[in-house]
Amino acid sequence: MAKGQNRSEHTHGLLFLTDEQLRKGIEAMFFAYRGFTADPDRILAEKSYGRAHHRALHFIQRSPGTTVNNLLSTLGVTKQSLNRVLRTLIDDGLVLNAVGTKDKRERHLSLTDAGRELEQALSNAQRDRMRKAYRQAGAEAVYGFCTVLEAMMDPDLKKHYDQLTSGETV
Amino acid sequence: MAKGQNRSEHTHGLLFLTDEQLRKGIEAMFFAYRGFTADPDRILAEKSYGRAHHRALHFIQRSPGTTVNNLLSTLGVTKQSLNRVLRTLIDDGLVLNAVGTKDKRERHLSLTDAGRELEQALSNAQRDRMRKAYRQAGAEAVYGFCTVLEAMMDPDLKKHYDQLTSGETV
DNA sequence: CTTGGAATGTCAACAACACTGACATATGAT
DNA sequence: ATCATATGTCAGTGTTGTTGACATTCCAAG
Repeated sequence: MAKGQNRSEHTHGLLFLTDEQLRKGIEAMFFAYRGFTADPDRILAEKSYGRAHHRALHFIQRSPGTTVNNLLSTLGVTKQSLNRVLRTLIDDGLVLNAVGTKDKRERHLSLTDAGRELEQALSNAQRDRMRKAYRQAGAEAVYGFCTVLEAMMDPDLKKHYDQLTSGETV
Repeated sequence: MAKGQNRSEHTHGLLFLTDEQLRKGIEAMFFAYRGFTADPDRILAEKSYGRAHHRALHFIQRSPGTTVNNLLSTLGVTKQSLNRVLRTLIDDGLVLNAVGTKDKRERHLSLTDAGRELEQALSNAQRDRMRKAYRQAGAEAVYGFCTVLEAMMDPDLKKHYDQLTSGETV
């Protein structure tokens, strides 16, 4: 009960947040997330990779030269779990593992050409669906979409998100 | 990002969407979904249940008396996978399994009082976060949020979604 | 220089949750 | 009687997560 938005503000017809409205959003998240992952999943299945591989490729592409620790906290998994995935990607020649120049304990991760190629294929598939959804929904809806999603994140995760989205203009 | 800043325009009647905007949405989905499941996950972990149990409880609560087959296609898993979850919920006295009156092959699923109680606890946790996000984002954003999510669903899944959201007003 | 801690890698065991395939049972429909 | 449907179950497998333990390498503080 923060601002006076509960009763009498008729901004856009959403006055109360009924359980039904909230439940609808919950179910929308559930069904949409399935669609969200469906296209990359098909590509991954062909190469006998999984979603974990996709996530690793995505965030390495996004922050080339990132360390294992950084990737770890972005993905929110244990190092053992990440290492298993990273191991296969390195062995398959999709990811490069370079010892740090400054701190030689650190390993800096980046994609090989083959890695970039797969990441692109996965990204394109996912972006295609996202693009269609965006166009179908319209610009205003897209803005609201991102706003709600951002408000839904845990603060710790949001830091990673903000870091990524701000870094891209640098 | 304010509305005026993004480059969403109507060029040739279509929204112009940069890869960065799309990538941002993809990452928002990833991070937000983690937040989305975080609160129920904590409750489930205490009772040594998993997300699959939550999903089953949710959709049984949503459509009391639903059949196994219907639940199967809503959840999009195999009957073996669902049965494992359903078995524990029935054995633990959270779900009722009633032989159909009309067609005795069917089993109609519903929640017991204990099942309703747990489902409520999970739902409340999830709705609390959703409510905060909604209020923080505003009514207009919520509308856009749902619109984009719906456009992101696979048509088959969207049928289940529509069926659920329409049924509640009847 | 030694020691402590941080970053990383690896091994082993385990659990949740999905899958496939095969088979059984009861029931409804033709 | 036969066939299809709805459900349940057993067995095996794979991905992805977890803990715990331990080794290695290296930076930094004493």
